[in-house]
Amino acid sequence: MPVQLLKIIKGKSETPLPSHLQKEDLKYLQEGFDHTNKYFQGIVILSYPLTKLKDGTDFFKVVLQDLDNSCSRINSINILIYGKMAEDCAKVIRHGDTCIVAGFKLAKSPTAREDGRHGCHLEVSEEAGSAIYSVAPKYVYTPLNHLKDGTIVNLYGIVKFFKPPYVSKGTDYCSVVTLLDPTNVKLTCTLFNGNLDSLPKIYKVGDIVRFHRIKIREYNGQMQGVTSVGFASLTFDGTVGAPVVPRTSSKVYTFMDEEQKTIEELRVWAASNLSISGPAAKLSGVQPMLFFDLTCQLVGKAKVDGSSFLLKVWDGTKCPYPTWKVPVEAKDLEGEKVLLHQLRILTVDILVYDNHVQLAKSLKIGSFLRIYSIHTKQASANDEGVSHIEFHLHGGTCYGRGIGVLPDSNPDVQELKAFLESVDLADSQNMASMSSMELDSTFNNVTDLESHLQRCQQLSVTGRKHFFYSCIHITEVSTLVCSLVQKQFIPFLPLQEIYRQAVEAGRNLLTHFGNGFRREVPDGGDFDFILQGSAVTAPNPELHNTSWYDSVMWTTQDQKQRKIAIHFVKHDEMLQQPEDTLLMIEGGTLKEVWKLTKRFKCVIPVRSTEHDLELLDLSAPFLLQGNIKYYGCKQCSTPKPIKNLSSIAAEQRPSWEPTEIAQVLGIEPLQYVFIMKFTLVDGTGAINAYLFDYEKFFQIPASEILTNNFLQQKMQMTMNMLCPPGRKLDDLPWLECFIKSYNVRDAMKHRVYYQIFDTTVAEDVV
DNA sequence: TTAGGATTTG
Repeated sequence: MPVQLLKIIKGKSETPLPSHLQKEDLKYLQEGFDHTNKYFQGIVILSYPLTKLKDGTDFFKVVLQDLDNSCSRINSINILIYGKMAEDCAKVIRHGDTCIVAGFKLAKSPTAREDGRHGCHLEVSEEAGSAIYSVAPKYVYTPLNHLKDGTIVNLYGIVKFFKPPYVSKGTDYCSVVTLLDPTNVKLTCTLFNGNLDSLPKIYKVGDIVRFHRIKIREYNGQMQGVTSVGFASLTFDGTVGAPVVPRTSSKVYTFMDEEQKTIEELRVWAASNLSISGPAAKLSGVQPMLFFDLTCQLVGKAKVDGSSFLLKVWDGTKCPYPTWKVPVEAKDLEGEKVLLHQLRILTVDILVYDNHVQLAKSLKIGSFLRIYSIHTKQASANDEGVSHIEFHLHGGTCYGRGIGVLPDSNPDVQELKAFLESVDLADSQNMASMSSMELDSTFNNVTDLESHLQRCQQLSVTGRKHFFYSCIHITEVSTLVCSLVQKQFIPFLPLQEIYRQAVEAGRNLLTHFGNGFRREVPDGGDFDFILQGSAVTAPNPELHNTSWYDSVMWTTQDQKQRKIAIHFVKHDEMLQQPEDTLLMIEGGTLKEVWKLTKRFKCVIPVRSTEHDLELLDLSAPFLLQGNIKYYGCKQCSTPKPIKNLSSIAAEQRPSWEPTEIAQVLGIEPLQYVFIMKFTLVDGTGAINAYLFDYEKFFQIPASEILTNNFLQQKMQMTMNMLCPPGRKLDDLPWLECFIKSYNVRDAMKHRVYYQIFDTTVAEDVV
């Protein structure tokens, strides 16, 4: 390999140079000497951009300084690199690196008189059989409490504040970043670069950065960091346990085990010593008169006037207030018209001003953005007495106000994408007709609940909101942890302080507690797969039209010629109204089954055997009613003949209750449960406590939340009420609850978990 | 050069 990156360990290169090479002193680099088997070593003090010569050959020039002759009048030499090697070197070689050049051709330097360097230069290329070893220096990182004016240093820091890159009034982009490290010293850095990509890719407070070659200056009596030649940065997610993958624009960087360890240590320190706000607000959680960061997708954009520009964005949730629509000419609106129309209920208009306009104009429709410090402004009521909420991104960069484009690989984007894909647009259209009163019903329910509860006399002395049930006594988290578990079994890393009662709503399980059986709710794909499998067997006509059901069968017109049979269960030898009817279907697709559930009371997917109809594999739902799929426990069910349904059909008024259907079919039904994780903190420690709720949580049925966008939003609002996002730990409401611990053992581990039980939540506003 | 953290007032 003509260019090698060597690591220095204790001052020596890790990979030894070929033994036939001998070091050549700068003064012996003269014409007429034999330089075969010689190498020259120097420090890179200057490098020029990679260029192309007239004939298309790549060309790269660096200047090396000979440290052994650093006091001499002439101590540096030009190195001219050609072809592929030029390209390779440009990627690897950085200011300050040690470079070893072998197999060079020596020639007179035409620029020696002007640049004051050595009278000769060295020419190298792959064709000439040259080799360059670039030895990355052993980086030393300076803690923030040891920074000195006028030095260029390498450092690590946790982002305490940042302004996403914005267009400065000069020629470059600018980004301001305030760092903190375990010495508890802050450093504000002002970074410039003409290339947006060369500035650190910081997406949120708490990210961790590594800066190389940052210049330290004193400004207003404080140390300040500024970009210097060769500045380079890596940025990492600051979350404990997240993969340690650097974000950087440079293709080559040093990153080894030692660095990985540093990042992990900083994450742990930050988790216990910094209060980092929770997840960014969603549109469903916005309030008038506040500033917030929004992660969203750009759906449309339009010019408004010289100093403002419109962005239409969505995050899949609905703003609970009427929002303003900025009037623009249809011809000025960029974006897919159909999508803009479909999403009109869920998109909001954000008007950006002044310095943000240029960046906003350049944004691509469909890209994922984080817009920092959006201002929600309540506009006064109009003639009809309806007030609305406006979204502004004012001019200036105070408080980090700005727009950042997030890459698709960003975990928040991945999460948002998955959520956006799950949004049922039909549902959102229906929501257009719902009033915000209905959306607020969660809160009304909480208020209603209060009258039914035994109220605790204890009032919060902090003046914060307080959620509680009737309390017996309060146990501090640290007492709980010490008394119930041995420390090494605490299933949780930084114990001192954690920011948020984390929520994992929507991660539902199906469960049957008889034998501890649990499984995750399958997605539609699993069901579809089973339906396709069962459709391979054609319906058996001998089983059609019995005393208790009427059958119809047809063949699809497509190439597959699929046979579909539907058996309508009769009551009193008569067919009932569709909304009271139970039917069984053979050979249907997922879509067809869903369609039937919209019109008929119950749908049971079945298949034919030689003698009887039977249920499909119990991985599929045994019954569909409305939006709800009912599943049976594979382990404990003993399916009975389908004709047992006729006993229900014979009842005076068949109710087709799922439990009754399950019973006659020998199915042990599985129950939907919420599993939610709350991180509870009381100043003495933190624990993760799980809440298992089998039916309803704040009037939200577990069985319906997966298919109902409205309920998902209601859940989000409830969670936002229990733990308002974006607040510091000290400002979060209190939650008092019963917690019990339980042990989970397997061959390798013994863990203790906590469960919230017997707790009713009420709100006390002090 | 630019900005140098510390909300606009449209």
